[in-house]
Amino acid sequence: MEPGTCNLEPSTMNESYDYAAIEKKWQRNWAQAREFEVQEDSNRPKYYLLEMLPYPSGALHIGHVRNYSLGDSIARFKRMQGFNVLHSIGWDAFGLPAENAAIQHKIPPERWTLDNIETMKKQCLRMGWSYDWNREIMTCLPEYYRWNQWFFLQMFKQGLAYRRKGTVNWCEQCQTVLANEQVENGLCWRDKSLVVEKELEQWCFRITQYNEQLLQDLDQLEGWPEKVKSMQRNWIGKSVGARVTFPLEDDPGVGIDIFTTRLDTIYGATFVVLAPEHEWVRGWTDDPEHGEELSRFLEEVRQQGRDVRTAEETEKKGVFTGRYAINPYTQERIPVWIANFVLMEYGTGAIMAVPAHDERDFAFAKKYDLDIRPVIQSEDRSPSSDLDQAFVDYGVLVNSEPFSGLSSQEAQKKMVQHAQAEGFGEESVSYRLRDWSISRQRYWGTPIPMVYCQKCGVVPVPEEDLPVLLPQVESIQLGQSPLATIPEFLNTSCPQCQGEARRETDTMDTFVDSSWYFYRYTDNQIDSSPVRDEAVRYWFPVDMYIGGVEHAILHLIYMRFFTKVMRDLGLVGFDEPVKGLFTQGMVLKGGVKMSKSRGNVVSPDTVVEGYGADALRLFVQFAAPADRELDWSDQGLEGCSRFLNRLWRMLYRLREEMSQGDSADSISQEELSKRGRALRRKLHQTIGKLTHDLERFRQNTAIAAIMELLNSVYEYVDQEDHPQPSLLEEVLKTMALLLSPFAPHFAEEMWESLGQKEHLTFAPWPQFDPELAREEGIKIVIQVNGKVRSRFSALPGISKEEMETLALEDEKTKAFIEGKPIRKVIVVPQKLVNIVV
RNA sequence: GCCCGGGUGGCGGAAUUGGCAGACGCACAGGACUUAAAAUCCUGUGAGGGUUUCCCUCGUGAGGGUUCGAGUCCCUCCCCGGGCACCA
Repeated sequence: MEPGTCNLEPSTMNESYDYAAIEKKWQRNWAQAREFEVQEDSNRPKYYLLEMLPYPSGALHIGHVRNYSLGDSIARFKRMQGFNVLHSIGWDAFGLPAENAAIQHKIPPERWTLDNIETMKKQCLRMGWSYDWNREIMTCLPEYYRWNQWFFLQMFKQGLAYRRKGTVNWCEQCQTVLANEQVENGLCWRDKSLVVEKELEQWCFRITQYNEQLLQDLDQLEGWPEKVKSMQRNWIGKSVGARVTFPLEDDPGVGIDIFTTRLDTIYGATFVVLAPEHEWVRGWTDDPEHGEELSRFLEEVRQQGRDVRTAEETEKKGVFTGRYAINPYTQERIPVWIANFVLMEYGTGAIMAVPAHDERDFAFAKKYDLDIRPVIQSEDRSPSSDLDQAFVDYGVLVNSEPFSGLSSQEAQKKMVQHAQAEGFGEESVSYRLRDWSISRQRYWGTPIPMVYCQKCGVVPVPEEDLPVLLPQVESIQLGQSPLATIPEFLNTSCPQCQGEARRETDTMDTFVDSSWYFYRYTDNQIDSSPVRDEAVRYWFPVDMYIGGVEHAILHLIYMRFFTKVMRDLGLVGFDEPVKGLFTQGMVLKGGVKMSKSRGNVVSPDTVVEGYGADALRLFVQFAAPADRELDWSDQGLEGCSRFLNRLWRMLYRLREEMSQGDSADSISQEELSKRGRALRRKLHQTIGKLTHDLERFRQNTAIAAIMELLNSVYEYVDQEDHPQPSLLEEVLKTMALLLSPFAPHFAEEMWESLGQKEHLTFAPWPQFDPELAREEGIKIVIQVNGKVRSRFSALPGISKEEMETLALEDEKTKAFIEGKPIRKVIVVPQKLVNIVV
């Protein structure tokens, strides 16, 4: 049997549209014909369409349905346009909910996960999404996660994976560490519970080594929404400034390094502030005069906790350390303070305070009665501020010999040069981005392939011993690092000395899994390397990636980082993996997010049972622009279902006439009536609109255009005395093609009922003919003083002169220009005449 | 505070480059079919008004501007959503 031609049940048209039977039939046909399976084929242009892989939480929700339906319409459209389309799916299968389920229901996380995947896969099949299921991946399988471990080892070798002891974000609810990206306003991104600080030893990926590239390469991403790029720029948070050393007065050998973006204000620096965690502060607490107060303050700050401390409302507090530093520009002696608003992890953990030109410094100086000295005047030389607020803009320097009179910008350059020449400072760049902490004190994740040996220390597991298998468990206990309780896992021998050793018991952040899964879709079998070179070469870059904007600074930055690491490992030959990105809007119900706790969740299963997958697919794409929020509406869904039924009725009504029609040749323009030509025109306008709309993710207007076309068919059939069967056949066949990206089951059935043998999947997308789409008579609008007063019809190609003459002769128009002098006549060719009186 | 979006009928939303505002769908109303209802088909549906097959006035968050002409461009402001934020 030829592929693409097997029909299990030939179409026998019923009066009513039996979506359940039809959808089932075509899902089976597609599976048997293996239609969506693809191979690399250098003779055909490829298109890699990717959607963010789902977490197998138990069931698909409407958000998934929207995401994957939008993607599927593009995949099917591109296939029909002749592209070799890679469209796969997988499961982000590691993660905490599986462990929570294990704790609650006493089922092994693996079984819970695999069961969920099975359920959700069935749901995917029922939606009719065109995936190549051979390429499916599950990140919890050793075939997959061994490569996470392999990447870890490569990164360890390169110094990109390292162990760090430090303050971490700890989520009590999850009993694990979170990366900075995973903390939102002090709350855990997953369960919104409060994140606390904890001192722990953690494995980190040195993403900061790539901060400049991650920033620069955003400019390559022309197909990404500006919003996402600006979010990433914000997150990376580059600021260019200078590092300057302020020597200590009583210990000139040492100096306090500060970072500033406003070197031009340094003549106004009246004190220096250190972060409470600054390395020198500890040594100063035994100072007889200030030590006690210092210690008390350090304790206070420590108790405040990071997120209280970094909240803007928090009062700025500090204490004097008793020390003085020397401003290297003025040689002036200024006091050294510590304060809660200076953070150790940004810049150098120390600042110069310029109260006259910085709001925080100003407030602080007022509170503790410190000097405020203006050194910047606004450009227009208006008298500088009267000291009730800081002047933070750029301006002209004053009181800054020898730099006085320079603009802020000029001064910054000259002052850096000066510092460099004198050896007390240099240009410096700070980033907000922190390294990615990937250790998770959880069970259901990729084991980190490291071993601790008493003799040899921290030793990597040799590559040939991968994967380090995650041991099977029956259930999980809360409140401990689960792997540490499994002796068979924990105890091992040292790869170097064969002596007694124990394994690392933390697992990897699941964002590691999703950082490179889309490479594995191009070859999920290869077991000698994470990726196969030729496959990556053929399929990459991803042409279009569709997902939610909530991953803008999580997954979407990690994945870019991973690609750069892979490039430097020689695995891939490009900087950026994803050419086009589309972020779809959320699905709401009654204006709020769907959630179990609100009880406003719509189940895709229920909808599919009641209306069919095609109606659901249509609704989620029709009801709102793809990038905006979509408010669920039962009535809107009904409307889409009605449209399919209406189309079906027309097909049924015409089925007899159509089979009599001479389908060999399409009827010529000359043989058609005026109404017939109008219908064909509408058809071609629709083809043009759909082609255009699908390229630009305008599924909503594309579907509206098909609805309009159907309305035109109804109009034609009702009004024409002798409707042309061959024209109707032409229109309906084309309509099946146009509909197939959105409602593929319906379209296939329609196509078959019109006598077609081949499946629609690879049927060529209809050709747009601008000649046929052009209006026969064009309507010219007549305006008087910019207001529409009349219209007349004319033949295309009418000259400007003719238009003007006709407009001025128009009876209705005359009434408006009567007795008034004509000042000007504007003629827009083929469109409008505006008479100004 | 800074940076992105957005504000159009009763509702979701349309509107190449500045050129007929409100496509399409929902909801509503009327009609046809029916014993009746549902379903379906047809018609109407921004607001106000008039001499009511037709016509006028107003109308895209507010105010101003550019233009023959502005939902669209410019300025000022208001509101809603999102991101970043004691980041030096």
